[in-house]
Amino acid sequence: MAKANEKTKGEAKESAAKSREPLTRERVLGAAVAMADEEGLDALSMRKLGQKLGVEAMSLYNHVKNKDAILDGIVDMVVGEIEIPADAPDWKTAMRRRAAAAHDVLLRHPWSVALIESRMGLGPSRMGYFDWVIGTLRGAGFSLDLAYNAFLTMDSFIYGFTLHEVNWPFQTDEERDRVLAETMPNIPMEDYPNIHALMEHATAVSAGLDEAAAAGVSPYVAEFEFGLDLILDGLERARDGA
Amino acid sequence: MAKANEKTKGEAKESAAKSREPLTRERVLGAAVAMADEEGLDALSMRKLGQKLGVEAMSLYNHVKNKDAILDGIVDMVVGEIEIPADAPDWKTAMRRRAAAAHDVLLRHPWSVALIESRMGLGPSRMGYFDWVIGTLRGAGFSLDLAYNAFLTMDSFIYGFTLHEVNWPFQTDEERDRVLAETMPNIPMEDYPNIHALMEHATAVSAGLDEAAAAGVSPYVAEFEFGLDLILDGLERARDGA
DNA sequence: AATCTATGCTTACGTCGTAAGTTTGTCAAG
DNA sequence: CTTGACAAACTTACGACGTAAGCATAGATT
Repeated sequence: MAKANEKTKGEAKESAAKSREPLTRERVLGAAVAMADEEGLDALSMRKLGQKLGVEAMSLYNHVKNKDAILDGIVDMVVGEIEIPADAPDWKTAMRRRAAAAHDVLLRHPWSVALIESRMGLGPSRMGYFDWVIGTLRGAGFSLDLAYNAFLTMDSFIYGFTLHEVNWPFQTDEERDRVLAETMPNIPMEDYPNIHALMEHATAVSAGLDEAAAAGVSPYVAEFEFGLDLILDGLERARDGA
Repeated sequence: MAKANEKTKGEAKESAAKSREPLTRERVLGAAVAMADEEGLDALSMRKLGQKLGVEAMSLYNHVKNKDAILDGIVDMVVGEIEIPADAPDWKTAMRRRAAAAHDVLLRHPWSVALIESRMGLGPSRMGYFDWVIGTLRGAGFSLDLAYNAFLTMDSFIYGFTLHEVNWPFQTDEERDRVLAETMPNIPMEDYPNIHALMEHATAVSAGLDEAAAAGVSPYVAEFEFGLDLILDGLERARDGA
C-alpha cells in the first residue's frame, strides 16, 4: 500500500504541474472559452475539456452543474468582456463605441454570437448592458418607448450583422477567390446578373481583406458602420421628429 | 413460399400504408422539417427521423448523403418558402413585403434562423433572394455599392431581430408574468432602474401578447416594422443624399 | 484518533452519426 | 421460369458524447 502510494505520487509529480492548481469554476470556464476559441464550439466536450485541464471529465462536475451551466458561464464571460463606454460626449458616440466594442469582442469569439442569442436573458452582464442603453437614450431625450425600440433595432443589427460575418464563407482574399471560383459555375450569369455584377464590385472594392486582417481590423468594418450609422441617424430623426 | 408472401403482404397492409410510399429525398426532407417544427432541432436525429418514416436510420442514407446534407436541404426548403413579391409598386413596399414574408416564414420554423445563418451561401434559393434585392434596388436608382450595403443592413436586421424574437424568454402574457416574477428579485431596482421602468412599459404597452398570437400575428410585429422602416427611410436618404 | 467534506477517479448507460456488410424486392434477359 | 443484377432496405458495430452512481483519498474539524 505504502509502495503503491509512493509510486502514484512519483509518476504524477511533473506531469501534474498544471493540474495542481486547484481547478475552480473560473479555471473551467476559462479553459472552455479558450477551447471554443481554438477548436470551435462543437469541439468543446466535457472529456476534452477535462483533458485540457489534466483531469477526468466527471471531475468538472464538482465545479459546474453540467455542460449547460458551462455554456451559460462562457456566454456571460464573453458578454462581460464588452466594455461599456464611460465618458462619451454624446449618445451617438456612446452607442457607436458600445457597438464597436461588441463587434470586436464577438469577432474574437466567433462561436459566441449564436450561443448568446440562443440563451437570451440569463446573465447579469446582459442586464447591465441593457440598462445602460436605455438609460443613455432616455438621458438624451428619447422616450421610453423609443428607447426600447431603438435598443431592439440596434441590437438586432449588431448581432445579425456579426452572425452573418462570422459565417461568411470567406475572410481572406485567397478564400474569396477560391469560393468564387468554385461557386460561379453553378450560378449562370443570365439567371443572376446582379450577383455577377456584385462579385466584380466586391472584388474591386473590398480588394484588401488580407490587409484589414493584417491591420487587426475586421474586413467588414465599413459595412458594419454603414448600417450602424444609418440606424443612429434614423433614431435621431425619430427622436426629433415626432 | 406463396403462403409466406401472402402473410407478409397481409400483415404489412395497414401499418405500412405510410411507408409504402417509396421514401424519396423529398419525403425525408419534408419529415425532417416537420420533426424540427414539432420537437425542435435538437430532437432531429437520424434514428427518430427513420422511425417517423417507418424505416431504419441507415435507410435514409440511400437518399441523402448524411445528416449534414439533410440540414442543408431543410435550410434550402425554408429559404425557398420565402416568397419574392412580384408586383410591388415601388422598391420600399417590395422590400417591406419581402421582409415580412421572411419574418413570417422564419417564425413558422423557429429553429431555421440559427441554422440558416450557420450555413450561409450554399443554396440556390438564397442566391435568387439575393439577386432580386440587388436588382430591385439598382432599378430604383441605387448604386451597386449602396445596394450591397443596403442588403447587408436589411438582412442583418431581419435575421438578427427574428433570432432575438424566437429566443425571447416569453411569447405569451402568462410566460411574461412568470419570467418577470422569477427574474425581478435578482435585479435590484436601484442597480437597474431603466430595466424596471421598461418592464412596466412593456407590461403596459405590449399588454396583448396573447391577442396577437390569437390573431395569428407575431407579438412583436410593431417592433420589427419600426426597425425596418427606420432602415428603409435611411436608405432612401442615402440614395437621394449623395 | 475519528469523522466529515471536498474533490478527484472509475464504471456504466443510453444516445448520437455513420462505416461496413447483409438481405430482400423488382424487373429484364436468357 | 429461371437467373442475375441492381436498388433500397435492414443489421451490426464503433467511437464519441453527456452524465448518473459509486468509490477513493486527502485535508480540515472535532
